[in-house]
Amino acid sequence: MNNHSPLADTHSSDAPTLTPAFSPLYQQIKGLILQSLQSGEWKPGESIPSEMELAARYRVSQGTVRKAIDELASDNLLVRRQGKGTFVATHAEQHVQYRFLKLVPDQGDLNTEGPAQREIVDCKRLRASAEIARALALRTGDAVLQVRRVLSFGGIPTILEDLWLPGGPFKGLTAERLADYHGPMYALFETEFGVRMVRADEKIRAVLPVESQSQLLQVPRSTPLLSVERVAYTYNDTPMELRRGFYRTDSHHYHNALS
Amino acid sequence: MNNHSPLADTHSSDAPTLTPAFSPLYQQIKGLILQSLQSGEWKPGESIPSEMELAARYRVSQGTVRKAIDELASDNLLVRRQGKGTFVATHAEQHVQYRFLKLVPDQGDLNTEGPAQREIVDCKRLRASAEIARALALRTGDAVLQVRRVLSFGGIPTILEDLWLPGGPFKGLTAERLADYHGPMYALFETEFGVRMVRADEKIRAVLPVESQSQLLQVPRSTPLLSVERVAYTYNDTPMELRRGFYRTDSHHYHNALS
DNA sequence: CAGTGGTCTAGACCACACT
DNA sequence: GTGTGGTCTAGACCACTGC
Repeated sequence: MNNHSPLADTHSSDAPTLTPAFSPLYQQIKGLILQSLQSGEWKPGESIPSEMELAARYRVSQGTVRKAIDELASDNLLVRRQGKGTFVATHAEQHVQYRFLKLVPDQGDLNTEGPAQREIVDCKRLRASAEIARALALRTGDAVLQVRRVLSFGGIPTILEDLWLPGGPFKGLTAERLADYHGPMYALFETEFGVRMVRADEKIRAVLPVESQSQLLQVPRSTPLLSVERVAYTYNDTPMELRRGFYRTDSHHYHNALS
Repeated sequence: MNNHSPLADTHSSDAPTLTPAFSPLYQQIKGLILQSLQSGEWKPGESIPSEMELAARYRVSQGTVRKAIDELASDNLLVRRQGKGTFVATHAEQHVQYRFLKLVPDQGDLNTEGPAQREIVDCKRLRASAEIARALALRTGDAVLQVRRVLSFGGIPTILEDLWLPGGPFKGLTAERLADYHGPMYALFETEFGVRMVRADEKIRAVLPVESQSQLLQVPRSTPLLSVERVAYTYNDTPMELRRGFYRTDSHHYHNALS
């Protein structure tokens, strides 16, 4: 901690740690901005105050605020637009729809292919199994919402997904609302439930479908599928969704850029 | 282009473009540093000149050099070490060995699992098919090197890989040198052939193995495998490797972090 | 035109590593 | 101590947007 920092000290004076937990000012500013994002002071799609305003508010220079915003923008939490301002990132109205969906057609791209057709197969409330509870940081038996849906491209069923959502934050979510909503599911989560998905982890395997899966995807039991298990997190690394996807990869593939 | 720029103008004066191709100073500096990396002026693992030296060399301020280096570091081309200097990134001796390998054990991590056992199954020179040539930006019939190898974890063959490398840059690569080398293959490419892989694209599918693949991986033909097709690029987006991997996912999974 | 983010500079000081 | 990268500041100016 710098002695000229205008912010509270991060370690008590009578118990100095060996690693003094030095944290640069801009990191602390980043934390404060994050708090405002979590608390909903600035909502997805809205603009946050200008750099000068934030600098005055936190009593630091514009450059320090800038570096904090830079990091939040590279984390995809904020979006800068020159001449207009800095905006809270959103899954809706964003040119990159389906930011977390990495399945792309072998030829062409998502634009040439057109939008997916969605069908909600099932949507019900139930009690979390030990496995689901662990993934969502709940307790076994807590209320969860389970959704099963099929995405089709050009009339061909391509993705079968099972989702589990914590019952509390998603109270009131029904099959109707899911079916009626046009746009990414994560956009609905933002606008209707105030839950913004920030990052996710995926575990990918190759599997053979069970009977119900082969029927819904209209493929033989012998057709290998990509199994994509995703845990999506909101602010503060809180898991808010477990999703098990089964992707047909006969005319699509999962694309990943390594760097 | 800024009028105070000490560098050459980027567009001719008699053919002004509608979008004047304004490029900030630090981007131009980034390009100059990139040139030095490509030309081999600074080799993988070595340190580059200090920020102050580079600022003097390019006649800009330290802050401008800093921003250029920041971007190159976030692209994984450079590594900053406080108090020591800035170093050219390398696939060798880097704590993240196998930076491009996303297959991880279901339990534990790469450290608990220990190193992989490698076996070179085949290594021969041949002429590029149209498909291979296209992927490597060569012409059909150009000389390429084809390698097949198996990676095992804990004695269990888990990865079968076919690689194609352009014959020119990799002249002199033999099965012996591959087998004798301990460490990541991309590290050998750096030290022996001056080829540094910078980024890669992967296309992932679920497939069933053909007979030869099922034998090498010791699984039945009915075991679905992850098919991972990778094109790896060196500086300047030049493709330098096509790799087709087949991963067993019964006790491992492909991990991907989305953000 | 005013307001926003984006770039560039110059200087001061801090944290870390080596000698 | 010296040299490195890392942080912070203050001010000037540029580029983009919308009134």
